[in-house]
Amino acid sequence: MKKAPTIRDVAATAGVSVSVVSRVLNDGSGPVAVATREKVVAAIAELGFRPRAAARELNGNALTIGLVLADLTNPFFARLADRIVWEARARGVPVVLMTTQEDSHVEAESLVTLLDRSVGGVIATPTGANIEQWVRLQELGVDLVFVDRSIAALENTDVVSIQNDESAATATEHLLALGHTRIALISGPVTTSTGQARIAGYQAALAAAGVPSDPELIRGVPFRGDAGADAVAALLALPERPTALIVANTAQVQSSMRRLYQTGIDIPGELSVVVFDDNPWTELVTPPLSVVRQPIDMLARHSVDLVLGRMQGRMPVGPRTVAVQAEFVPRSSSAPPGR
Amino acid sequence: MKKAPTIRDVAATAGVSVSVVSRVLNDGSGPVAVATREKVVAAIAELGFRPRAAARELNGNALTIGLVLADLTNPFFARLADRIVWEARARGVPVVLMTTQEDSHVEAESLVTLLDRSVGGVIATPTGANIEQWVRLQELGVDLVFVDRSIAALENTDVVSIQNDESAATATEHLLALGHTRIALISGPVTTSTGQARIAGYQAALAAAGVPSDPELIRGVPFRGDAGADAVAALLALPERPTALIVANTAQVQSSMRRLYQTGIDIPGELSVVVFDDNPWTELVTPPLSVVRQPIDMLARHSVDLVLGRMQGRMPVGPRTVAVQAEFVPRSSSAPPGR
DNA sequence: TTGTAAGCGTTATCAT
DNA sequence: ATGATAACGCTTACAA
Repeated sequence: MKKAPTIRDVAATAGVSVSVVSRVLNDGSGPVAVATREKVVAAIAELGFRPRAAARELNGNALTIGLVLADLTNPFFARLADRIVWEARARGVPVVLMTTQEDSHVEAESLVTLLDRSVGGVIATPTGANIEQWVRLQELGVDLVFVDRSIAALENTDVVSIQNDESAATATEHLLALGHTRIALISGPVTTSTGQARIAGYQAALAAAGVPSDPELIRGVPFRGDAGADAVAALLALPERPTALIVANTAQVQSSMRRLYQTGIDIPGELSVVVFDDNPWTELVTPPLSVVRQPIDMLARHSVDLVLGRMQGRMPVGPRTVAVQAEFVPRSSSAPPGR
Repeated sequence: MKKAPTIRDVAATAGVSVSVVSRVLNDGSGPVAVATREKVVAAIAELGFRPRAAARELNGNALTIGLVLADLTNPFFARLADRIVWEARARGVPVVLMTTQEDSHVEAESLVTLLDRSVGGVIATPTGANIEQWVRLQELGVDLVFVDRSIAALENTDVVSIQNDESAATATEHLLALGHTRIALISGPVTTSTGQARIAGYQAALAAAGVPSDPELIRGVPFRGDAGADAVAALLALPERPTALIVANTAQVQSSMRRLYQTGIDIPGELSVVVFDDNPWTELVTPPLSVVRQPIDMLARHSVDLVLGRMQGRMPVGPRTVAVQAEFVPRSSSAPPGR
């Protein structure tokens, strides 16, 4: 069990003081003669020295990102995590991952852990609760960026997401254009920002087309459990069945689709389907699903850029809101109604 | 930007010294009178004190787990990450996540970051390279557990995985029992532990049934890229086509299946298919796929137990190898040959 | 049983 | 331009 070289070892072999080494480490934190810098750099390379993050954090120099995601079981979040970790790594920043399972208590615990870890910034998909704790985190100097969702009460927080209303509108317009008028929508709970925005976009599209919006066709279901399947069942049991369905709750598309297949309903013959987010398998099922593809890599890039920008100081004050455009990908699961 | 209470604040409000507080914090590290302990506990609660991980790590008391996974885009790893993070959280341990994208250079970088972070233990799915760096990590006192895969050269490392040979054998026997004799196998590279073991199990099953093993039917393909699709194409182009296929490379089952569907081949009419790992969508496609289901929660639990056990001292010396049993789930994609 | 004080590796403040 | 030296928050001998 050897021990790693410290900044003092570097200073010694370079024949300088630790302060100088520290300065070359954090470029720009002080003046260093060119010749000296070279000696130090050489010493660092020779010893294979790496500054220890723990020691830095102790001085309030945390350069670690906390990532608080809902659920890695949802391919959308899994890919988001993949890209965020990737982007962070490209910038030499480690990521501490936490999962909430959409449970506010678990989320609360995670927030506490985040504080223990003295991370410098956090990227999160908030459950919607724990508002006080989020605020406390910010008060403690942790930079916070919400991704995918947001919390209305926390208006001073950066947000990165897709243009939820517009995306939902696009999907709706697509179905309207095909001739559908009874279009059902399964989305996240109305208490969530994504749920609200997607429902709003859907209704706006209907309104613009002069099609009345039937409340019965709108189902804001929770992210966890089999809520999607239940919603599907309920919609199909309606006296006046919808001829088209938009599943705008990524966590519920598998559940919804499974139920749809179980009922043996003909897609798109009896029911046209459009789902949110382009998981690899949406292409593998029969028929391949029309999807709203979220640019996950963009979400990741912007989130990381934002937190890091805040953490490293230079970023104009005031909250930033980044809304990237989603892409509608028509495939075979949507067609004109009535066969 | 307030500041969190320190151990000294606790000591003050409890009317004791910091060492006492430290002792109650790390239970068992020294004697504390019952009455005193209560006072301290009360003070901790009152101030909402939480020890800072960074300060602890500086003393070599790291209680953070590093998780090095291949690729969160692979549902198998995503779910593994989900469970590992979950198990760790249940024990109050944070997880630093890194991704290798199956690239040994990226992996090397991650190992370096892991050192910077002074994590106490690491759970990893190694690419197979960077042997020296893994050793160095261990020499530095970091406890290491490989999950899913292993590296033969690192025989002193704990390993948690499924019984790969047996699982492959089971899948093969299933197909043999259905009457297949030309059974193809797409697995990981023969340089990987999982690739080797699964091929071995497959061959053992064939041998036991007195069926000759045709090398042409065995395809050890890389985890990245479209290797699965290519392998499928090659197998179907064979003069004497296989009547059954086992895809034992979780990273390549999507790619393989997509190609299979594109060719319009009849499953299981013309080709029976069994794939490794039970992703949610394997049930959604037509026909639902027969799968080898890996007990991901078990893998996660054991990995976390192992690292933590090592980290916290009490664990018998000598490397541990945990091989949990996988479950074969027959569905409609496998049937007798020839229709 | 409890307290004192010396680290742990880095950054930051002052002097030089 | 460089160098001491005091933090940072906690653990841990070593004393009392």
